[in-house]
Amino acid sequence: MLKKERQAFILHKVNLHNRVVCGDLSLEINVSEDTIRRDLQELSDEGKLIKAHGGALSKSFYNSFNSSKVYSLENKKCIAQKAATLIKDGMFVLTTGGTTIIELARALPENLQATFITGSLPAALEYLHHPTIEVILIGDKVSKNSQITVGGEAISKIKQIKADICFVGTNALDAEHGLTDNDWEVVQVKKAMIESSAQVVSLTIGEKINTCQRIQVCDITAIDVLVTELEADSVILQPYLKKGLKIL
Amino acid sequence: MLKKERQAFILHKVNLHNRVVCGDLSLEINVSEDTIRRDLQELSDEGKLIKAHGGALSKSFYNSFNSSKVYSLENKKCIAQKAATLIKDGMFVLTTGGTTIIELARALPENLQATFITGSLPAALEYLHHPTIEVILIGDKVSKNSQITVGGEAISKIKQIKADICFVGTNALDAEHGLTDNDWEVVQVKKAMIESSAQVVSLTIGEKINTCQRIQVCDITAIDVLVTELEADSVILQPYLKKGLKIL
DNA sequence: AAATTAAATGCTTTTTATTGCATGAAATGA
DNA sequence: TCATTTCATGCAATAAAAAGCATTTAATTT
Repeated sequence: MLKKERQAFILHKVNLHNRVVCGDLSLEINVSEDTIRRDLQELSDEGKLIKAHGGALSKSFYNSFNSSKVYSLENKKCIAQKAATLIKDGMFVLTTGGTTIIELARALPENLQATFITGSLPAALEYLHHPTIEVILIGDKVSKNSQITVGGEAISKIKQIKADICFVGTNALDAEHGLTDNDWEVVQVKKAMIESSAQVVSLTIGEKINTCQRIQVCDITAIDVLVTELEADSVILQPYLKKGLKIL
Repeated sequence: MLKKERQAFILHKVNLHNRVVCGDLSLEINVSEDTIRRDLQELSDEGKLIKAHGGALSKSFYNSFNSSKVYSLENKKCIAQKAATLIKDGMFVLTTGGTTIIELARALPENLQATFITGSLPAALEYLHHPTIEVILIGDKVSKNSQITVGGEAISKIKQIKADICFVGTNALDAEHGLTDNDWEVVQVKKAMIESSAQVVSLTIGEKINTCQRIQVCDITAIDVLVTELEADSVILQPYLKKGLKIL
C-alpha cells in the first residue's frame, strides 16, 4: 500500500470512528507501528487530525469538546464583517445557527432595522442584544447538539416565510457536491430556509471549501453569494466564480 | 481509552452536567482516581474547567454564579428544589421564563425523563444541558425584555398542547387579585399556558406574596400549588391555604 | 539499462509519558 | 475537635515516542 493511500485510509478511519489506535492500524495495514506513528505525525502536522499518546482523534471530535474558544475566530469575524454589508434596513433575514452566524450577529451595524428569523437559540439570544432588530424564533423540538429547532413544525413555519436573504452557516462546501452537512434534521431545516429566501448566502471559512459531508443541503447553483475570509481572486475560489456565485 | 479521548469525555460530561465527581468518573472510565485527578488538574490548567475538591465544575456554571448575581438566589434555589419534586417521568411540562425557572432547570434530577415546553430562550438553553429531557421551543416574536416568545402564533401553539403541569414564574401574587404581571404580551402567554395544563404551579419568593401588578394573569383559584421558600404553616400563607391551594 | 540519489520502512536502543500505588499533608464535615 | 475524604508527591512498572541506523523501494540521472 502506498504511503498516501495509507494516510488517506487512516484519515478516513479516524473521521469515521473519531479515534484510532496505533496498534490496530499497524495490524490492519500490516506496517510497523513506527510507520503508523510517522503517518500520524505528518497528518497531525498538516492539521488533519489530533495526535494523542497511543493513537489519534478526529478534529471534529476533539474540537467539539476541547475548543473553549471558537475555532478560527478571527476568520469568522472577518466573514461576519463582509456578510453584514449585505443586510439592508427593512429586510427579513433567515439564519441558521453556528459560530459564524453568532459573529454575524455581533457584527451588525448598530442602527440596522431588520427582522431576523432563526431557529438557533444562541443566535436568537445574540440578536436580542441588538437594540433595533426584531427577532422571530422558529419553534419546535430543540436538537441538543446544534441547539436549533428541528422538525416538521419548524420546517412548515419556515416555508410560510418569504425572506429577502438567508445566511447559511456552512459545514462543507464543494463545487461538485454543493453544500453538505452531517445532521439529517439540520439539513432539512437548512433546505427549507434556502427555499424560502430570495437570496442565499453561504458563510464558509476557507478550510471548509472543497470539503464534503454525507448529506446534501443544496446544489452549488442554489447559492447566490459565497462569503469567506479569503480574497475574491483567490485561486481556490475560481471554480465557484465560474459556477456563477458572487464572491465577497 | 486514549488520554486525550478521556479528557474530551470528561469535558463533555462536565459541560453537560455542570459538575463531575472523581469517583464517578473513575468508575465510568475505569481508571484510577489519581488519573482522573491528574486529568482534571491538566484541564484546569488549560482553563477548560474549574477544579474543585472532589471533582470539577463547568466554567459556564461557575461563572453564572460568580458574575451576574441573581436576586435572592438562595430562596430561588430552595423553591426550585421543592418544585422539582412535582415532576415525574413522562410528564409534559410547560414553563414560563424567569430566574426561578432557571433554578428549577438546574435542580432537575439527573435521570428525569420528561418533555419541557417553553418560550423562554434562557430556560430552553438550561434544559438543553440536561442529558435526558426533551426540549420543545414555542416559536414567535421574541420579547427583548423577557427573552420569551410572545404573540398569536405562540399562544395558538400553546393552546394545542395538553400539558401535565405548568410552572409559572411569578411576578406578583395576592389572595384577592390572584396572579398579576406588568407586561401585556407576557400575560397572554402565561394565560394560555395555565389553560393548557392539568396542574398549575406558581413559583413565588416570599416577598412577592401579597403584592399586585397591573394586569391579571389568573384568579387565585386557578393555581393548584404554591411553592415558596417559606414553611407551609407560615402565617403569610394561610389565606392561600384557605383558598384551597396546596402549599409546598 | 545502470548508477545514483532520495524516500520510505523496519529494527533497536534510548528517552519520555502515562498510570497506579503508597505515603503524608491538607481539606472537609460532623 | 476528630474522623474521613481528598490531594499532592515520589516511585516503579509499563507503554509509547523519538532517534539513529540498516535495508529496501522508488525515482532520477546518466
